[in-house]
Amino acid sequence: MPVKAVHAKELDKDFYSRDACTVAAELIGCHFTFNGVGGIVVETEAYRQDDPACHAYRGMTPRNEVLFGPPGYSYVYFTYGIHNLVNFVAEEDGVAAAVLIRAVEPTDGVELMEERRQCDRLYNLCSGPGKLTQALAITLDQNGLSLEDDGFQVRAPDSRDFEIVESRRIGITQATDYLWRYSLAGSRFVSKPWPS
DNA sequence: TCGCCGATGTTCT
DNA sequence: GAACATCGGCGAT
Repeated sequence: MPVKAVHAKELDKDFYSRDACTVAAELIGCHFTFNGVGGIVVETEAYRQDDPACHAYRGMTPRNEVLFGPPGYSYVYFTYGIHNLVNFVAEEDGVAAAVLIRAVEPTDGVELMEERRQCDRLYNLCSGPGKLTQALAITLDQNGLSLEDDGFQVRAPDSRDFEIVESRRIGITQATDYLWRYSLAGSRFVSKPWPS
């Protein structure tokens, strides 16, 4: 009988039960797939409840209630009338927080991603939060699902022999001076280059 | 290569 | 009624 594969390095609830900035930084280099499609996380942003740019800042609403639940779940929301964006819920000492997944280096299911994105340039498949959800087929249906199941798989990198760059978050109008954007140094798969 | 701008719909004031 | 954690196309450098 086939048994569900167990990956020793699959990230668990303890990983997400820490400060959002720590979780966001350590997600760089991780292997992230949904239904077998995805790749290496190369860009993330942290959002915390006490941060004016965070959806949890103004309290719980029907849309953001997942943010106030347990860590290790997906928070997906729809924005600009077009795009779904995916976050990983984090939490430390009862403070709601999330990590926005902004870019992935495609490694798994590349043909499927090319088809969904109508594009055959590898660097343009997942280089942005809206592109990423389109390539991985993540929609509002995936809001509130466990990152340890439900088609999601997040594994730690084999080694951490790489550098992480901090910079200002993108596309927000509040708290723009926080250096809460994290990216893999030198990666050509990020949404935007970072300042020198 | 850069910057502006329209698309498109949900949420919150 | 405004804002919005975006994207792709267009025109100007």
